[in-house]
Amino acid sequence: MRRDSEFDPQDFLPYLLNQAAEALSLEFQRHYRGQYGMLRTEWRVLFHLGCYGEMTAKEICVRGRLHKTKVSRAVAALHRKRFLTRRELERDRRHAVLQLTALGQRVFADLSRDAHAFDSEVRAAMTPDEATILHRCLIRIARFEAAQRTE
Amino acid sequence: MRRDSEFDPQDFLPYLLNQAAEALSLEFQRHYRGQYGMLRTEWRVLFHLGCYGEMTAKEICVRGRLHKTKVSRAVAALHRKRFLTRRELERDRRHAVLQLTALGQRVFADLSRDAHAFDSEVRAAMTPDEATILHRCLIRIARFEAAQRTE
DNA sequence: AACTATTGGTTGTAAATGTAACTAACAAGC
DNA sequence: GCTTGTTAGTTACATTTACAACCAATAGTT
Repeated sequence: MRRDSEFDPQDFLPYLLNQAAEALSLEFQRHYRGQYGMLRTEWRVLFHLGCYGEMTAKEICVRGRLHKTKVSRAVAALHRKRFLTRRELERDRRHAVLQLTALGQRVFADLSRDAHAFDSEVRAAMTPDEATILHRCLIRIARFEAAQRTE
Repeated sequence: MRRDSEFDPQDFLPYLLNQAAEALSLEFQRHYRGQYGMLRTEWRVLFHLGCYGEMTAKEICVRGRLHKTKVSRAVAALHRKRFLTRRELERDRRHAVLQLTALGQRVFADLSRDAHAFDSEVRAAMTPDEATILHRCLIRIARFEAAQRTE
């Protein structure tokens, strides 16, 4: 597996994880980028709003572990594309609730279908048990020492 | 687990994988960035040269699935830092064999130790069986449809 | 030898990202 | 009411990356 004093990049988890993540992200971005000219963070914000319904930018930051500037720019882009609307809360005008428009929902439905298919395709490369364990490990790793970055 | 028509971002593999990868990369970059002012690609190039010995930039591209411009700039940076030397082949002067200097090797040894410790720390969050399966799945995913990007 | 194609590698420029500083709205203490 | 602190979100600027064009060396073809 691994020598004692030195080791192979393939055995170094951050490295391997990165390659796997890159491979999938690059492959899937063809869908949202090619068809709708969206960037990764835009797709993620849309994904969140589509899955969970309306929420504020802050909530997206926390749920998605994304920095607020990234979310801010993605929201602005999605707004320009008429994929979402922002509605200020009267009781606290700092917050703006974001909500997909009908157009945004159609785009989400479309990409969601692609995502589902893509996910199944990847999962087909492993047994159900493997998929379960992979999922569990990734959740654990994602939670690992990641508190300070979400702002 | 997952609803039928829509699903949770947490269940979408590219997404989850990305979060896990980000968490680890951000955590580990403190080592090479903080101590040696290196960028991610620089660290990777150093890692490759340290693990496998001397090789050309092209070989690093293929092994590490990195684009040649990224490697080119990382190599230039490492050269400025006196971490490696470039030696042209006489028989084909397009190639330049890259090799760590004594300084580069010390840096590699240091970071390699950190990497090892970090890796163990992450692995401690799972059983040996889980780690094996995780590794297997990630290798498989990394290979997934990733041929066209390595140039 | 001359002509084209390919390959290893670099550079220029535009797009994307991270970091910090900023604004505006609210909350708490006095 | 005024000062101080906190929070949601934006903007400005510097750093990093992606993409395409490019150069120089070699290989292949005629």
